[in-house]
Amino acid sequence: MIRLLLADDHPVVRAGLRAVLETEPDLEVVAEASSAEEAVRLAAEVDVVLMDLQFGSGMHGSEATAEITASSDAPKVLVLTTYDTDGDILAAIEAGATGYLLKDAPPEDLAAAVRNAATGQTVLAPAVAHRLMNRMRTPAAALSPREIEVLGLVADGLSNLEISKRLFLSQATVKSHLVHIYTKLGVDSRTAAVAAGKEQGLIRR
Amino acid sequence: MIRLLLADDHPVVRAGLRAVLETEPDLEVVAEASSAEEAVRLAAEVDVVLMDLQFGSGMHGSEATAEITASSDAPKVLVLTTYDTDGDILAAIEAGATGYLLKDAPPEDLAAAVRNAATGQTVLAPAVAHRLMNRMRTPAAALSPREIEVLGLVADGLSNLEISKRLFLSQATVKSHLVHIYTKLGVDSRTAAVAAGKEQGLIRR
DNA sequence: TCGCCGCTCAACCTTTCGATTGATGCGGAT
DNA sequence: ATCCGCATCAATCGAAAGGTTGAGCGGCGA
Repeated sequence: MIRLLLADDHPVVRAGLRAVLETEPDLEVVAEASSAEEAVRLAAEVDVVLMDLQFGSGMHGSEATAEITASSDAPKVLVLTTYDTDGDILAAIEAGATGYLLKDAPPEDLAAAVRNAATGQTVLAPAVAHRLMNRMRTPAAALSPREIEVLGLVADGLSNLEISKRLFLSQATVKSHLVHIYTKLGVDSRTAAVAAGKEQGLIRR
Repeated sequence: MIRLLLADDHPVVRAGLRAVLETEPDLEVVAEASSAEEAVRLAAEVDVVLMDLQFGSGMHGSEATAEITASSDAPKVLVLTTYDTDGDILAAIEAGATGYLLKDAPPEDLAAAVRNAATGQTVLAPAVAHRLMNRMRTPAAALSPREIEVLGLVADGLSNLEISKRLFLSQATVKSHLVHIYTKLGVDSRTAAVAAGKEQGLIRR
């Protein structure tokens, strides 16, 4: 019998997962959490955690995943979310998630994924696997710390002049950083850079 | 007996709604739709449609809502989504939705909302009602639908030229919208407008 | 009916941004 | 010891964005 914890801030989603998974004789939902903090507390009791990423407030799902997988003899964490953006996927994998599924997955796949995860097998939704392949093929746009700092200020709406003052630089240096950012991200404007940076999880979302 | 149609592209969510609503003796889920187009086809058969806004591909939930409410003797449409951004809310209301709920709503509220909607009463989630009140109270940050649309494209990193092509406008019109957006938001650049727009929930974060 | 507001467009001007070229110093990797 | 990436700065030029003024049209409410 595989014991499950459902971590999602939407009661409707928890009810749906429960309905879908409890038709399986070898799966048992033994706990539900409506926040990431609660999920961390309850994780020790189960074999597999179904973890959402976005909670209304408080801890993020990937943080909770990292805390759960940090302990020895930790349960497997299966991330189950709506989005398949690069940033989310990478954060979840780095946090030690065993798998990454999307909520539009058919119920059959869900049960199968839980069983695979319980044995430690990595399980990825097709769309997620596709993204990861793309990322391998296209070397990640690794911005330097300074460049990320500049991009963050751009995302806050600051002009080059304002950024230069904030960071005690000349405008020339700010522009220089921006040129590098644009080439690395494959864009040609500050707004596009912000959009791309968010997409790839380079700046806070 | 109130007959319901569940329109959501996530099987898990549909299962959850079914589980939650079928415990109520006076509610009956008679159909499910996994796309907006399907929802439009099936809408005639029911009293209330529970409509998601984001579908994986194809028609948007607000478009489907508009089509459904256009016919005489139309069922009530209750929008049930994850987001409470001004853009989504305005679009849904203009499309003729009877109510706007968020998926993190407790199950009890859900059943009550459906009953109210069936009698034609407007039902709003507290967070949504709050946003609408703010809009009334602070006309400063009340962007028009068109302006929100433009701001959304700016946030995606498009240039004025690209936006003009996308919306079949001249660049002059796009600039005109942007000037209005800047004054309403109290900023003076596109990136700052995007930051402010996100801050105030005018566009999806 | 009149006026307001949203949406559309034009012309003009100023400022900012983006692109290019080139240079310096520092620190880690080879 | 040398090379390369990172961070810093300068000068220049064309392109894009921002600001202003003005104007026409359609809908909606007073």
